[in-house]
Amino acid sequence: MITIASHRYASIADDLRRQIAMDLYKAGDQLPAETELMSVYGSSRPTVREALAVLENEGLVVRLQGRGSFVRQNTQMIYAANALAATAHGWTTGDVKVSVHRKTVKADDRLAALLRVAPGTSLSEHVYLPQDAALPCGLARVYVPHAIADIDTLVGSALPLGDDVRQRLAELGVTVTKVVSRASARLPNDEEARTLRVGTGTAVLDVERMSMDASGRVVEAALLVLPGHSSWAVFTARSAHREREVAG
Amino acid sequence: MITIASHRYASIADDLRRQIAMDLYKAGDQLPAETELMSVYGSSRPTVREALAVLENEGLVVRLQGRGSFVRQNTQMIYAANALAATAHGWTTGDVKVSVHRKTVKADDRLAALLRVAPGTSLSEHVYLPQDAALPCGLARVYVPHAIADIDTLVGSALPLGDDVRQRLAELGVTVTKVVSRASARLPNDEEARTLRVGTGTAVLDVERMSMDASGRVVEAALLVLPGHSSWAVFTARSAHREREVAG
DNA sequence: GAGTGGTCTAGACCACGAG
DNA sequence: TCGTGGTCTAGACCACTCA
Repeated sequence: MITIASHRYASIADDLRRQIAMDLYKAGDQLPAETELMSVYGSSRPTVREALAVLENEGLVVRLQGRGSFVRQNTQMIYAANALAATAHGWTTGDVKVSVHRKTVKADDRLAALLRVAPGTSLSEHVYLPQDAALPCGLARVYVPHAIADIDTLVGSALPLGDDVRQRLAELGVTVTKVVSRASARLPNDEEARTLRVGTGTAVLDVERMSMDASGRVVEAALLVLPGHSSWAVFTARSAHREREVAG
Repeated sequence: MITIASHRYASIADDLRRQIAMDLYKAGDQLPAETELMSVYGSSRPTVREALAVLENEGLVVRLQGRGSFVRQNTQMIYAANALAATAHGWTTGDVKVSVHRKTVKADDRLAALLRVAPGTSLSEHVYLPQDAALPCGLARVYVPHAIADIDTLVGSALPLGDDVRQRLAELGVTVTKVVSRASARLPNDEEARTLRVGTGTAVLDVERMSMDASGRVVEAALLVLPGHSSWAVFTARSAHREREVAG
């Protein structure tokens, strides 16, 4: 993790990182204000801010407008798997609080492609937001066409990334037999950055998920946004000996 | 995609994005220099640079030191799947040129955990680098313990993300039956940014892969780094009806 | 050498949160 | 009201690329 700091901001980041690692600043502690760091390191504010941005991207620091910069409470990884039992991997679902908002929306182009329906089709949308200010957290939007089922709100059993919707589907007799997930990396938009409490320059993991039943219909789709510094999306594949189909 | 530009840099980015979308600047064209954009938009250089950074993160623009900013040639998505036949998904492997470098390394802590071997264990490392300056590209490092097999270099049949190593393993009688992949999002280090030809503020997809045989041994592991704006990692899961194990 | 992007300085004003 | 981080300005010097 030790790198040669060829830039001013990198050496400041290295020094702050070292101090955090040595517990000079503990989890939850407030770091000195940017103006103070300017005088401490003899650098200008953009340089100090760039150093803090590095630490924020690593998940070591949270910056809150009007309040200050703080050492991050919890650097634990969270998991989202594409298995049907997504949350079984490493989450303790009991103590993760999310809020669920349900409404009916019309499919835009992206959702239409994902769900393989015509644009404008009626969908039920469940939005899962981190409720507790404590980390870790993720943002989930889960869609089910009205033609498949009419999912009611499930506040009591809400799971952090919306897996209760698929549980409810199973109870309604809709069986998911195949799940295709796509993961990519990008920067969050302003709304996502606010919701996830990360900076706009922090990488997030963007996951699109499609759940299909035996007939090939897409019965559920989800858009997940997870903070990159505290999230791994875990996938498991078991093989049917298909290696040779890409040979020479 | 149209957003209300509440910030100066965002409105500049919106305007440039619109011009690119209207083909006023075509793929490969050089954008005006930052100093010229300053006078065009009446903004300072940091603001103009922030606008260009937004477009770079979207994969619309490439910035090259000493040369200029250019409209990106190819915005096509590339795919990396955790299926054994990873490249069968969407790549035309024939026209993607990579260079392969092979050497023997000792397992560091990260590799030791990934391969489930003791730190210091001898591994063969294959590094796959984008050879052609054309996009898209990815960075792959593939590891096989010497105790599993002695993989030779396979320049002729090199696949962009190192899947030829697993093909070679199969030919040597080592059969992969299970693949576990972890994907996360982060910013690249300086070396990765250079290799992938992306800015240091551009999100990259970080994939760790473990391949196991029937006995549970990890026979291969890979570290992949893909530019977020042009990469989706695709995963498929077929279900065995395990939904209820996470029910409240 | 000319032109480009990469980094840095030294300020300014604004938006937000808390007392 | 005050301190905080968020944004922006107007410069400066350096590293790199190419003619």
